[in-house]
Amino acid sequence: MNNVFKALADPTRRKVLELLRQRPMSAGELSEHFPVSRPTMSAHFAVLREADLIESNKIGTTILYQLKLSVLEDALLSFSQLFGIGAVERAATKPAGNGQPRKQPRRS
Amino acid sequence: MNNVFKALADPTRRKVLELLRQRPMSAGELSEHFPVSRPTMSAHFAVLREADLIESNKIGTTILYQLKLSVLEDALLSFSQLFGIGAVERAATKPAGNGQPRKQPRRS
DNA sequence: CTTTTATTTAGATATTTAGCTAAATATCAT
DNA sequence: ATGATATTTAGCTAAATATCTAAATAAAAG
Repeated sequence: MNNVFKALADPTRRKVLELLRQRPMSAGELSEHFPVSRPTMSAHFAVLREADLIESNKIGTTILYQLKLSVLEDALLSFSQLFGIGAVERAATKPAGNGQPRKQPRRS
Repeated sequence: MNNVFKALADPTRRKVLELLRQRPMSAGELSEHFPVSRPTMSAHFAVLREADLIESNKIGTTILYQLKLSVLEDALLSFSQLFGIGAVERAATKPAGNGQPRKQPRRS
């Protein structure tokens, strides 16, 4: 949780997460959106990975990053609840199929 | 918004906000909850004030800090919405009367 | 007016962070 | 094997942050 908030403290990293919300992207593609060097972006990815907010998939020579929405959600939810701010509703199974399913198979 | 996330990045500051959620507290009272010096706490308060997450009310020699819940809420809400995480429901007018209303400090 | 209490400001230091360039690694194509 | 491409690791600097002690400010109490 602390790592999540640390990760969210930087605007570049928040923007990366936003970009990844739309679809998985390679490190290079993500980097194109920012005016900083690739190594710098790589460091940002490492922080996000450390916070477990993204996961990576090596495909040949490129690395595809993917948002772990449920982790972001859980952090936001539990923090909000501390304040009674309440009900960040549970991920409503994202439409485009880029959700973050890997969790408990939801006991109905 | 950036300032809010910067402020939330530190566990001491998050805890301060949690404490203030219950009731307004003086700088000194808040400080007692942490193993750091008063000046250090004062600096944390400054960051929180900078982010507009708390407001201060000087009463004689002590300074009462108060949580600005709506600001925290707004930040969390708008960020959540970027991800379609959804509905941090609007502050349901806190029960105990420690909401955010008091804009007028006793102008005597 | 002097002292006490509450808090902040100043000044110093140590740690962390964001950024860079250059080099290493890994994969793919020739 | 060589070269090209994608990304990370290493090593560095500059700036930001967290912390401390000592001093300053402000109000209250004597």
